[in-house]
Amino acid sequence: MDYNHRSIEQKWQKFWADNQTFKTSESTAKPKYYVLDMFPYPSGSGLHVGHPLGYIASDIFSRYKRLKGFNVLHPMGYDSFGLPAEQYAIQTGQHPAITTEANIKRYREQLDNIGFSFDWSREVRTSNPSYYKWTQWIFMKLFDAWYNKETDQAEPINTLIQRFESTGTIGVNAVSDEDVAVFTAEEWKTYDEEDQQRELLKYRLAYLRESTVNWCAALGTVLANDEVINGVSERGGYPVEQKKMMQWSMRITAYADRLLRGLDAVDWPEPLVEMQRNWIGKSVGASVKFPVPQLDTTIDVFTTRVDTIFGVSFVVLAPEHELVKALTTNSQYSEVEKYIEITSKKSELDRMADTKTVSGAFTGSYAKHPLTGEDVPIWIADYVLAGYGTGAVMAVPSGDQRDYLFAKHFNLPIIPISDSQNLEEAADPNKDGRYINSDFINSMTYDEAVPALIERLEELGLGKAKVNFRMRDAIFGRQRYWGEPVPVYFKNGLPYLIKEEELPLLLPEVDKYLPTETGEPPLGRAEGWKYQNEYEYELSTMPGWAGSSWYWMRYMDPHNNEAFASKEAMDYWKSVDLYIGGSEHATGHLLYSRFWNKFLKDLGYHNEEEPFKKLINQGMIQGRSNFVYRLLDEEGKGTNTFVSLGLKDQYNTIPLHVDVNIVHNDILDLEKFKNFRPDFAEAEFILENGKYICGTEVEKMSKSKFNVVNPDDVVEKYGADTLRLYEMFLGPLEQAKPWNTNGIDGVYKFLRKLWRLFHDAEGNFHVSDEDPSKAEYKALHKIIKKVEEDIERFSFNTSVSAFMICVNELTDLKCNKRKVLQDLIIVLEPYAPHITEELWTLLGNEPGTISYAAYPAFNPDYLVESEFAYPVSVNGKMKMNLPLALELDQKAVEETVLANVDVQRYLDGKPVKKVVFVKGKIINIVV
RNA sequence: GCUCGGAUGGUGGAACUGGUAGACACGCGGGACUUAAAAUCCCGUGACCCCUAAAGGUCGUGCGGGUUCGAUUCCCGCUCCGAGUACCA
Repeated sequence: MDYNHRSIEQKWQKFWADNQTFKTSESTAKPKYYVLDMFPYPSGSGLHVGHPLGYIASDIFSRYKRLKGFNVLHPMGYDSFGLPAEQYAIQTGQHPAITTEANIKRYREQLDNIGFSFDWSREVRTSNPSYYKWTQWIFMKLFDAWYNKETDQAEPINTLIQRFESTGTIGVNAVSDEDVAVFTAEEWKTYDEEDQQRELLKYRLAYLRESTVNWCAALGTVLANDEVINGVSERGGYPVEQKKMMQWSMRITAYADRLLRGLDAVDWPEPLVEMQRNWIGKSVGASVKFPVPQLDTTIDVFTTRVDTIFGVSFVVLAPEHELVKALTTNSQYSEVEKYIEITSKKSELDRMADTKTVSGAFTGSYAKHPLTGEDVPIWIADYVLAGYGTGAVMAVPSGDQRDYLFAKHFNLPIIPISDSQNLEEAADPNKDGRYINSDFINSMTYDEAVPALIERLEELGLGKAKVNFRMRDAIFGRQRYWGEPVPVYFKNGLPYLIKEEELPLLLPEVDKYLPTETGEPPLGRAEGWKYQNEYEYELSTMPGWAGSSWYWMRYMDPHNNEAFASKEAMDYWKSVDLYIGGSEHATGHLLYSRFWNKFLKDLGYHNEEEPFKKLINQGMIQGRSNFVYRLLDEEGKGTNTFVSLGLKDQYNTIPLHVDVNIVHNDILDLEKFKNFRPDFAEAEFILENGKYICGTEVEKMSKSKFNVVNPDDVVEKYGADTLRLYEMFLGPLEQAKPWNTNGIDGVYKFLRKLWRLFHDAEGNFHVSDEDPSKAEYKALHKIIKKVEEDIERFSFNTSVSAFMICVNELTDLKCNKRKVLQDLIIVLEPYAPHITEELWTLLGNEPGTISYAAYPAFNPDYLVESEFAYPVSVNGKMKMNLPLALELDQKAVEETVLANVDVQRYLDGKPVKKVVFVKGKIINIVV
């Protein structure tokens, strides 16, 4: 019997499930290794062929690590709260839990088909109350915590209250809202309960505050910054506007510096690290105050170029800046008013698109230059963003291009400040020269000027060195149903936590999944849903990223009811050693997870500063669409005749997407095509060489383009082992690539060849107990060495090629030796677990034990070259085979070379100038 | 605009610290087996020249330079493609 992937794979998948072969425990002397996949959101359309790419890679690595003697944690679960199930619920009325459950079932079947070695006993689902109980619990800890800048870590809020009670705000160095009060201990004690709570809210790491949020009307909810891409929502692409609302936020900015520093300690792809750095956006500079005597206040600006301060010729405020109203003089009132109105009408998108037009308005007021005391005009302009820094800038036209254009447009002075500046056409921000027109820093260099200026500004109390971050606090509430309820109730408008023992706060039933008539979130519809039948619960739910920001810790101890994970489990598994997933989570999930991880560490729940030590981004698998070309008649209407790709230019045709599943190697299956759509039943074809060749294009994989390939279909036709090998064979893991099955036959052929090598014509398993020959050992040890090297550097595609070479060599040698097969099975098992498991038991081994076999040791002796001849170039160009022993000195080489007839053809009797040795071999001869 | 990737045959891709470029696979061409097909196996396959016998030669990793005995690999300058980000002061 030939290689029958269906029966083999079903048999072993059932065996692994029945015997819990991959169940992991902590009680072992083996070293641990934690391999994690980004868990999927179970969508209604199931897995397509792109999804398993990363899972296959992680599974190969997990199986390899097990063979190498590690106790491997390799779990899987579902990020099962999310928008699509809720949108579906709105349309159909079906509870999202039911939809989600059905989708998970389908996902599980599809995953099982591929033969992953997940420990399913540790499965988590973020929408399970037993899971979100702990998401809510972590929220409570965040609510009950503040960030102490002295110790550079989060602490329970009690320690802050104690300090307020003993010394007030004196000496408290905390991350907080800007508008915190300054008080003594006595004053604190005179505050009533509500005032105290109101004040504490400004310090809590999970806090409620009126803030400007990204409001997406179409989705009926607010979105975090990372969920807004180019001014539209990441999901659905709906417009997003800025709106002021009372909102839950997470004080992630408290961790900005630690999140930045931690990036040096992780082994992540450089582009991803770069994305997080940019997102955090640390700028080192100074804050400078420009006094405004008539209002008895100052305009605070942030600058990274305090050295250019003597080049300031005006100050610009964002149109939304709070001082704009007060600063506008009567004569400028209408102009400013008009400008504000125009800019406020511009959407985020317009404002981003239109960066060339210079616009602004003069307020009519002047500020004092902090060092020269001169009057500096105050303008407003929309190129200054209210949300970054202080919403005001000092404008230096000679050093900043935007200021330069603004100055040119409005005829404001451009003051050169350095002897190296060239200001004829543009601003010149170089730091190379020495300063001019700059008072006491004249003739200084950049490095001398900055400290001198900071010192002077500090003396005057008008400025100081400052670090600014681009990252904002993360909006945490969503006006949605299908998410974790926030475990908070309101008393006199102030938020209070429910008691820990009242967790989980279950998601209540509602009649519809839409906002209430009064515009409240869907939870407002839940009847009688009140804390102690009296107090209103928080009606928004947590965002999608809440449940995914700690799930890797739950896998360590998934059934614990006393803690999110026991200390023992966390001490054992520590952090994730290898994390594989897409780069689209760079500024979302991966940042939030690091934040929560650091927070939980601060409170002493575990000891790991970073959650994911090594991370690999698998590339996206794109769709590869196929096209047929429909012949058009004279009126330009589609006929029922289709022209093959090579001939289409001779006719008038239009391309049509055709289902990739009825095309093989770009050749259309004509019968299946006739069944593809009813109107194609009578289709006729203009063929080339008797075949219909389809056109192709790489596009996103989507239903509408008929280019979605379901892994189940591939498994059915070729088997899971072929799918696994082929997805790896397709190219480097990290590279984006289109899915095509053009080469899958080659991989399938390899498995059949392997199978046949150890089966006779009747299909009986047959091995020889003879000792392998030198050549057979060489073939075997080449693959042992190669696969180990490849897996360690995540180069899975080259391993697949190496396996093919190995089996070809063994086939040529007619090698069916037991000793060869035994080791080959172990090396191949991570890639093709089913066929290897079958052969393993045919060899007489206990089923399900390959994972616990020892990885075969590579023996370099088998790879020693026996031939003496090896290629040598002359003058780096010509090549010849030089039969030489190793370790000759130059003179001996020269003599040997001169005596060699083969060499003489090239050398033409010329003397040897130089001989280049590499690793004891002659590589090149210079004459 | 800025940041980071990438460019190798008809195709996907190999070449790990500079050392026989094109491994492996697909596709294509030819052949064997077969009544035939499928399956399987064998040979050829970067371009060009010469030969049409063994063999041999020239060019060739996006473009132009450089370093080196030797460059797909390192350096400088460009072109094109992809990703991220975007008035961040």
